[in-house]
Amino acid sequence: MAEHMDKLSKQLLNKGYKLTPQREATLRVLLENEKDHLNAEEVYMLVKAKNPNIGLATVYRALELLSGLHIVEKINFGDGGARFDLRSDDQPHMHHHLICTRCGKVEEIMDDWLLPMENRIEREFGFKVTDHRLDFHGVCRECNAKERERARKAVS
Amino acid sequence: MAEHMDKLSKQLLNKGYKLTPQREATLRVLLENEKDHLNAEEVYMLVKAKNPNIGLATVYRALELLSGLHIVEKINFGDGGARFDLRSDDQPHMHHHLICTRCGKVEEIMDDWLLPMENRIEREFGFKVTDHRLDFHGVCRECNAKERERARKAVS
DNA sequence: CTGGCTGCAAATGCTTTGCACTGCG
DNA sequence: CGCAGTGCAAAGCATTTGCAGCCAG
Repeated sequence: MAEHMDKLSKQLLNKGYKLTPQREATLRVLLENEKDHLNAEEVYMLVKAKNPNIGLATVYRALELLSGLHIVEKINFGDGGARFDLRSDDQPHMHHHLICTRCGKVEEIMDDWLLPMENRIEREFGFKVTDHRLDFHGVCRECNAKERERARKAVS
Repeated sequence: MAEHMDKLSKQLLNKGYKLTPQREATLRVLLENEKDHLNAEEVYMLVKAKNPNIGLATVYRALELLSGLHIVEKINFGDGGARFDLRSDDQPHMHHHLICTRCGKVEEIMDDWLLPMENRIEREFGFKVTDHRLDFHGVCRECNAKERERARKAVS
């Protein structure tokens, strides 16, 4: 984790940006909540808890900066309000999401299924893919179970 | 096209909504610009051209209604501002997009590659997929060509 | 002292809401 | 009448921008 933080800092520095306490705090929050798909407001709250003087605009600016450097990815599920994910560099692309339309939970799944598709797109359309984004909407295991439960009761 | 309009109207009526002139005009605009990924403002402009008294809010309300009925799909590329696509019912799911990061052009490509993946997700995660969304970001054929051209000149 | 970075407040831009009005059943 | 649907203006919300101040090099 600490090493991860180190590596991220260096990425910033290499591009000529300073690692300010605010940016470090923002990165740290993203790192500590890697699985949570935080939105800007949530990142702000968490950063503010450690660093009460920070302004919301600064968090936005940090997130935009990091997103431009492809250190975090900015995602947009249907709700207004973007969400931010740390982007681990052992994944060449974004990871994919299972979004439950019942309970709103977002699960992550892994990559690599799409590489053949990317090759095909390049061949057929002359389109050189640099990134992709794949989301599935549906009903998660838990909500499925609840649904079946409800159906069972309705019968009895 | 006219039959298509008919079918869409019936979908509205069947759900208990009226086919008002405003809603019809909105549908017609979407139908006539099926390939264009219009945003709300653009739909509004086009509807207003035929129907000058309509209000922006009404267009938003129509689009939201149609989107709720899955007659149109509301998509969100990275730019602020949702875009709207008519959803043809011979495609069970959304179609996919090739988004050029150079010129912003959006191409559509067809579906059906993902069905095996959906099956796998249901087996492995217990997640019943009802819909998916797949976008590729990259550089389109034209921008690729321009880029190569530029590189060639730089050498000479 | 210079330029990057910050906080604050104001501005922006898309979208939604409140409300009074209208027309159809 | 009752109620869905409408237009207009105002509100709402996430995000961006302007600007003065600050700090490291």
